[in-house]
Amino acid sequence: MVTIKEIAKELHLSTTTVSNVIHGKSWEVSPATVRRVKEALDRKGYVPNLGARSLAQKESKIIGLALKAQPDKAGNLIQDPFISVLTGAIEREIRNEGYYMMLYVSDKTEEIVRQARSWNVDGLILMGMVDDDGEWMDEHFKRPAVCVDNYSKEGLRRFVNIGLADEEGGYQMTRYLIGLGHRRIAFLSDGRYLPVDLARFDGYRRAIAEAGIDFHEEDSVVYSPFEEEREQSLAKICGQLRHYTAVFCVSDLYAVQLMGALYDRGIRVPEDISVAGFDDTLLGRSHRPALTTVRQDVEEKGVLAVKVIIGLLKGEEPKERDIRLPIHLVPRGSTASPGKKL
Amino acid sequence: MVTIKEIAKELHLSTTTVSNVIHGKSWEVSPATVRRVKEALDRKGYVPNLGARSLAQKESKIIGLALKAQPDKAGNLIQDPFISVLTGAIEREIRNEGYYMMLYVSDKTEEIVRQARSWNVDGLILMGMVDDDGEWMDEHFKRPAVCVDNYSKEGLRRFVNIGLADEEGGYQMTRYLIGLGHRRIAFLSDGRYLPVDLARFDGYRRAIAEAGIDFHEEDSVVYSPFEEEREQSLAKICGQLRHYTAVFCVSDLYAVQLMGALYDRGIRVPEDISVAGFDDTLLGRSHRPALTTVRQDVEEKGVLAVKVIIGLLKGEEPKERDIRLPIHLVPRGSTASPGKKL
DNA sequence: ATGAAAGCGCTAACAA
DNA sequence: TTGTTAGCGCTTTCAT
Repeated sequence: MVTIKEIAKELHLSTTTVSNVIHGKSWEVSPATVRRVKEALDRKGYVPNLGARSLAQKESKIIGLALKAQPDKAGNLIQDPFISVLTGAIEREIRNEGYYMMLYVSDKTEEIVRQARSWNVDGLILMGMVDDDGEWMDEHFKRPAVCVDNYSKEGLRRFVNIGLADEEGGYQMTRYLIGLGHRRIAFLSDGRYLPVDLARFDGYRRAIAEAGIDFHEEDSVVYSPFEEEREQSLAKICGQLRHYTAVFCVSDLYAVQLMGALYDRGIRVPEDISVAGFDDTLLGRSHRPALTTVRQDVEEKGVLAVKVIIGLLKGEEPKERDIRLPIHLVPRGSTASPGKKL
Repeated sequence: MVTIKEIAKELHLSTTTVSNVIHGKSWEVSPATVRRVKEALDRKGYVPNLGARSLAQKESKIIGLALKAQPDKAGNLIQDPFISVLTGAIEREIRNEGYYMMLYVSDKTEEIVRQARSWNVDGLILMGMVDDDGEWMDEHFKRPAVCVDNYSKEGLRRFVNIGLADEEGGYQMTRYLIGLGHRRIAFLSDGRYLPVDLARFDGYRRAIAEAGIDFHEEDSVVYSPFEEEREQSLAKICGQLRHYTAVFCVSDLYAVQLMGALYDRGIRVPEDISVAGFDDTLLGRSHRPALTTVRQDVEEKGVLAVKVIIGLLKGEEPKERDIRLPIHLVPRGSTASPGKKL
């Protein structure tokens, strides 16, 4: 690999001059020299050594994307369509901004911070952070960071958050179902009580309360999405749902899996029961009947996350510290008035 | 950020000694010193500067994952479930091996090589490479690399390839459909003629030829998966398929989108037409009727890719240069005997 | 068992 | 306009 020094020697110039040309500080260098240097750079196929550069300056041009997995959810996090679309969008934007992206997936906050510091990353985009992580992050990572979908009240406060109007989404969907004539509406989630899910649940609670519908503990049905327990869990849920005319699932993924189970048992959607999801992923759009859901613009979330972190790197103060992207109700075929049941 | 030098100064030691402790060369250092150093490292929260290390040594501990996009397919590549599952698996394995992963997505080979060299990556995992990229890669990237799903005959030869028995998959699925009693079987693909798709097509051709079925150009139907043309394309295809009792789609994604279109037109699967896919993604498993497909173990592909590249980095010679993982036929509800049509 | 010193490739302050 | 030099944090060779 050819270095600046070699180029300089060949041209009988100093490394400074070569470096200046590389960095386009052409006013410091005579046009003739610029041309000569550029030619040599090109001919020799010079490629900067970014490790060295990041050592010499105090920035690395790396932005880390850290996906904090839940310890239980051991598997392949990125296969979640939400995560993968977000990752793709973030990667693209980071590249467009002239930065490099390093991807970490870990269930240990310390690990994440450690690697980020090791590579001297300029900034960090964080997903899946929860309360306890906040303080550790705050103390040990002193550079800009933005969170995605963070609800923690504690330490993470220092970081800008890019979130979603989750509560509002839960509320609107539930209102929509009520508008359709449903009174017995179940809420399906896994047992992990992630803040995002809780917010959606809150919206659901608000809507039914507003409609004068009583909430009973058993209206919240819990689903075990993990391979081993999935089938059994679905069987149980299909039973529980006999008392309901609609079910609002915390994610499209769960909604689609539920619809599969209902189909397999001859329970018709939406005739026997209406099913609604959240996120608007390909999964729900591809299913038939297509899934009624709450749409969020994941691409936009990614774009915004990068935009904010780049802003922070440039020293701009963010206008908002807790950004909430809007949601949109998307009615499709999986929901209908309960009347049809007869 | 605390450095080795600072630790050394505090302990009245040389940087050499501290470095030796960090690298576990305890035989060079007295037990007492080892203890003192470790304590200080810990107390100060020392984190190595990997940029500096990679400058001093000739390795970076970074493995690049480069996804070469097709110039047409501008969008978010990683949202393809195949890509995202693979990415996730690769990331996990790279991390487990004590390496770091840098992700590039680009439609320009030069870009990819440039960045890889800039960061001094120890090795590269390449996806989506095609013939023309081979030579450029070969000339300009002199380190170990492995390709995933590469079929090019030219330059990329130097690199180990992790592929799939695509032809065999196409063959087995088609045989299966023939076994069910189908004689009029269409093959659906997009117009891009990727090598992987062509191999699957070859398998299809082999199977029908073997069964004495004539192939006509129009049996190969082409689908435009891009947003703008999708609906129109599906409408046309649904018409074309009237003459067939089965359709074998080159991917689960396309199969599921097709099934949606068929459903919307009241054409029943599998009663009116059998539909088969390839890949076995969540999409096909979640659909109803569930999609009959050719399963490939994407996780395994990722694991293997990392295993091979790590082997190469250790100087091992790979036993095989063109590894082909096996496929498995997964019959599900979307296919049936054509008799049912009556 | 420990240390001094050079050098990896680059940038930047300062001189000329 | 160009060059000299020091230094970023770390590893490594060679002394001691």
